[in-house]
Order: sequence, then C-alpha cells, then structure tokens
Amino acid sequence: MSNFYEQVYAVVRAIPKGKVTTYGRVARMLGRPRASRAVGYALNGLKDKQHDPAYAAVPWHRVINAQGRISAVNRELSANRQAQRLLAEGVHVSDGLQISLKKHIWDGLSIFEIEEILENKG
DNA sequence: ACAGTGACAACAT
DNA sequence: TATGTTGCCACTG
Repeated sequence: MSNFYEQVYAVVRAIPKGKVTTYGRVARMLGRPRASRAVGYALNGLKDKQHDPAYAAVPWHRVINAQGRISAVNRELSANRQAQRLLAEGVHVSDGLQISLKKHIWDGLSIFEIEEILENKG
C-alpha cells in the first residue's frame, strides 16, 4: 500500500477517543493542504482491509467534513454506523448528522509529533 | 501513460 | 442559509 495511505492512517490512529477532526486538517498535518479528497479516499480504502486488525483499529469515524458533519456521500448505513460509533464514545450527533466542532475538535499533532509517527512508518 | 473517480473544501451566487 | 461550480490529488484500471 502506498505511503500516503499509511500516513493518513497513522494520523487518524492518533485521534483521541471522544474527539474528531476533519479531512482537510489531516491533509494539512501531512503537509498537503489540498489533499483532503485523497484523505477521504484513503479512509474509504479501509473497507477492504477490515480483516487485518491493524487496519480495523483505525478510528475512521473520528474524521468528518469541514462543516462538522458526517459526509453525506456515505450510504445511509455507513453514515449511521459512523454516528453510532461517535455516540458510543460520548460525541453528540444531531439528527442532521451534525457534530459540534467547537466541543469535539481535536487540536491535532505538532510538526514534531507528526515527524515521529511518520518516522516509525519509514 | 492517461482519463476517470471520490467519505473534500473554498468560493460564488 | 442553500446550492452549484471549480480546483485538488492519490489511486485505479
């Protein structure tokens, strides 16, 4: 698998329980401010890897869009599953799949922390 | 090599 | 506020 995917997964794994971040923020943390779509693409790729515990453990549900919503492009089932997972860890999700970024946004990693986790990946 | 495809985001109406 | 448009970028066949 490509390095970019792995970098995305590494960052997402660092999101604490009960916190969320956005596709765009993940992209910026990785030094690619305009690769937000690619971040979503990478998370979508997790569907094919659920048999591997290392990938199954990636908390993809903690990534939402810049409007603070669960991506509407998801099929209803997937979106609801994401909402369920968030609710299960104390993140309030409204009927419209809206989440309070103000309350739950993750500060993210410093550039030093980013370098560290990427170093671990090679 | 290359055109098509998204779990996006910023801007313009 | 709510749509619609456009730029993006990594991946795929």
